[in-house]
Amino acid sequence: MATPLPRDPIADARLNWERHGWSDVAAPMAAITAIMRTQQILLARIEGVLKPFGLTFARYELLALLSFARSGALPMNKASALLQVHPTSVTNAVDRLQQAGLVLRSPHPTDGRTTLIELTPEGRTLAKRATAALNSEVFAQSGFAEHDVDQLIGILGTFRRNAGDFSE
Amino acid sequence: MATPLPRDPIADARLNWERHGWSDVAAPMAAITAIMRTQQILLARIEGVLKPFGLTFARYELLALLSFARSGALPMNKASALLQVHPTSVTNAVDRLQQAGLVLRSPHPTDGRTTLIELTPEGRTLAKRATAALNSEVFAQSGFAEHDVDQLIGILGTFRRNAGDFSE
DNA sequence: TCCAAACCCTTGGATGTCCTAGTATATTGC
DNA sequence: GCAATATACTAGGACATCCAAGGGTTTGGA
Repeated sequence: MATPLPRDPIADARLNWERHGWSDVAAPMAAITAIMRTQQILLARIEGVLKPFGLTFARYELLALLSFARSGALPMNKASALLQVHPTSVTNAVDRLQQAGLVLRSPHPTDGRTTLIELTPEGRTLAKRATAALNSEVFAQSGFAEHDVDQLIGILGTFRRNAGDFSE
Repeated sequence: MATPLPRDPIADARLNWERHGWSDVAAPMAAITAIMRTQQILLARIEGVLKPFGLTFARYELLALLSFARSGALPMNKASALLQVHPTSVTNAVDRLQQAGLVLRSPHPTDGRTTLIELTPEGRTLAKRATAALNSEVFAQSGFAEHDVDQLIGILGTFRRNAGDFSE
């Protein structure tokens, strides 16, 4: 981001909403807009850290997911469900990771429809290094106070449950 | 999203982080991941409401911004700064909005480098209708408790200021 | 048994975002 | 006044995401 703006554009938008008689929804509008912008900032930081590893966030997420799987392999549909992205996005990420030699596709032993994604040794190593970088350069300096982190986890957890992400 | 997962995937990721000895950054990691996922859910809802209007969120944001400008016109660089997106994204959005007859490009009266984006009457009308739809179908049913909305606005406002979005 | 319905993955198309350059216009400094 | 620098927008390319559609595999009910 170049120069900071003199005023918070989201607070201004909220004022505009109130001025137009939409006071009842101005606050949620501001909160939602703030979430969008915060995501954008965080994503940019993460991508910046991952770039030297030749990874994007989407590819990193898949690599990290595989590295936590007991066998180091997962069916594509499982990965799609856990990462909560469209199956085509997983196909895309696997294509590129495979081309980079970080994962392999292998047939499912009993279900001919299913493809397993498997971490290569190089993939496992890179996942470790990238995770260490993200931990120290992004998560350890998130810019959120400790108490705010807990608040966010609680508020967004409730939201995600209500949105149907998970049952428990 | 199809079926809810039996368990919260982000809580699981946090447990994995703790199991690997990264307890100190597990909470911020979970908070950041939750923000990413929440943004994805909200964006999908918004796009769903805007689709019948032939708008995407990016185009709507630009339309809404123009509708609040006194003159109904803004320089492209101003729009880029206020929406906090790359100038090329604004070019892209303006191209499509212009093709749909919702905005016009006009030369800046004194600065030959600058292009003004101007709302057409159709653009203004559509912005109003789309805003009404978003207000009633998304913002009025955000899924956040009133108290949580205030928490989010505060926490994310501080974050955005620290990230250099605005000074005040 | 067997065929229709369900499921899994991929391809192709549309959008949006960013980055890097390139062109045109303004501003600054000598 | 003129050259060097800065600013504004756009073109082209890389990625990611989603949707719609297609081809192969499994499952389940008639």
